[in-house]
Amino acid sequence: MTEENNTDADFPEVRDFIRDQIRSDLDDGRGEKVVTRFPPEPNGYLHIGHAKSICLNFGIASEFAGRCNLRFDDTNPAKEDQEFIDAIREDVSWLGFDWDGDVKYASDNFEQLYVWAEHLIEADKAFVDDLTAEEMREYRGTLTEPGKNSPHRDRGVDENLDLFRRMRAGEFEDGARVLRAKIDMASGNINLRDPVLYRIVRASHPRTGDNWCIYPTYDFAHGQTDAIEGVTHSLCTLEFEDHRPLYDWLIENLPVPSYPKQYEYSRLNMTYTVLSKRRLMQLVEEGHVAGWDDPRMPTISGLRRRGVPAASIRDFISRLAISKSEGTVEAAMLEHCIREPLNDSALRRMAVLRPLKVVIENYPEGQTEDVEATNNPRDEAAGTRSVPFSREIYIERDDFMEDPPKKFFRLGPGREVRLRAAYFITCTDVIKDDAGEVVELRCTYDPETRGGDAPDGRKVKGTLHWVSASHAVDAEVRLYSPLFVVENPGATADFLSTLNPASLEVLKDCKLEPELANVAGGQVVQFERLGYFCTDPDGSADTPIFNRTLGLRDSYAKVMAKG
RNA sequence: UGGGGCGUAGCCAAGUGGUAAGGCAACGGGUUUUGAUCCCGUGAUCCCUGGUUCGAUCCCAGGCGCCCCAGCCA
Repeated sequence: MTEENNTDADFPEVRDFIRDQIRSDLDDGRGEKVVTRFPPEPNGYLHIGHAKSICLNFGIASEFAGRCNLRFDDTNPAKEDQEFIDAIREDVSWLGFDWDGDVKYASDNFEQLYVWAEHLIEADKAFVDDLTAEEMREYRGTLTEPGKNSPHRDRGVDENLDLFRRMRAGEFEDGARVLRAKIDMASGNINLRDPVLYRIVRASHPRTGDNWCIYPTYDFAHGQTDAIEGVTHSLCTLEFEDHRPLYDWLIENLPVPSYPKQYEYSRLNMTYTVLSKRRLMQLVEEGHVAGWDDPRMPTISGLRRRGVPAASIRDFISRLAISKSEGTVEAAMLEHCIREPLNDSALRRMAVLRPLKVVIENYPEGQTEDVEATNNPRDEAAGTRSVPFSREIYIERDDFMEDPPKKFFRLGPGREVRLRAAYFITCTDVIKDDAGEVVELRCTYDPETRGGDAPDGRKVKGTLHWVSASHAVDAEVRLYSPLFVVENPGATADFLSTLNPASLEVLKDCKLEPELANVAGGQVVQFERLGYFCTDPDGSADTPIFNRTLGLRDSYAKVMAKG
């Protein structure tokens, strides 16, 4: 963030085991400045789980007056793409963070990493192996049995150097040889059983093109790149905990310019979605969603398109706390963080999603009047607006029941309700089509109730939203529900079988109050009684398309569910 | 008898020797021209069993449960 550092008592310091560690490092005089980095691999779009890492790394840099790099971990050209680099940059910026200086890439250091690889060979701490992938797996042993040394492990330094240089020169086929660290094939930690440092991959790299045919592995690139960038605290998720001894081994055995330390915390899991790039990729590639930015996706771009404010994501992450215990956060937590700022800021508007025509029989034909409606009851400064009212209006089909139960506060035959900011109306007649479906309501209004209050003090239980038929703007509205029907789809053998078939509902015949024709892209408004909505780029000036960001809390639905 | 982690309310968690913060959810109640918002209220023998101690969620020992690692992915 570009905000001031939180030295003020108004900003209680954030506490977790990583920040505590940093404080103690700073107190011990181990480095005077904190440097972190957010290191995505450009092989997919960022999702809400990455937001945790982004907020952590950039947040810490800001809190401790340090700096944070955006660094692409682009060491595997077979999977990476410029599209992802561009999307990731945009998402980090949109979330509200500024990286230090230029965007960094692990590939910026390919030459230096190569030199260090030779350094390791010269120190007899790395060797070129000719084993095939399958053979290597056999030699590696198992979780409970030690591995065996490769037959090529004792090649001389000169031969290794020669072979490695020829690997770089492109003399060998992909996969024919690798460079391995010489550590301990009997280690209980499999990452220390002579891990691969370089492999031959002939794939065009988004940054370095075809300059290289050998690429460093994550393990060889990450820590050393941290060291080059002066990263002091290299924060990553728990699955890398086992790699830390290797991370440290490389730092100790190479003439690196600084000594970064790795710390691990638990990754974010959330209910009713998946947060693995592999699965998200599958959803996109197999067409289960419309793309990485489909509003049902837990991606940053999907959330953005759905209308979720960046501040909501930051707030959500800030409520999570950093720990080492793995858990799954309920989606309701995120939803709360979405509603909170929107409730304060979103302008109230009226939109009828499933229209039912209402004719107000005692209202003069051809007459139109403007009623004044509050833009935001939470913010008087938001003012009011005029909404046209006339003899024929639309109300929500759900707001009428021919034979309503006792707890139904809305319209029914003979019942009186309030039309928000307008008048009380009473249903006098129900018109049906041949199939018996209600197609129109006949009502009367009480002219004395203009504005929504009765001079005689009588009360109504229900207030309905409405739109004047002749003034209505036609629109498409897309309602989104969770993508999956089970809390933890990732735990299912075939997670696709748990996809929610009703995750997207498209309503084409929606009626909006005229003011809704002027909603700017990126602006979120509240459709009263329904939820928060924003325009979708698929829409046009003629027929806007609105995405439902999130529904309002609905305690009536709970009452109904209970019966 | 592989290695590395984690176990505090439905969920996320703070506390780490003095007798259990906070948020989300849920459930009551009040206000209300959004059944929204807002306001008030309600929840824990801290995985188990021993031990040390005046006293243990916190220390020690032994269990149990869950997660990660056998890619030339990150």
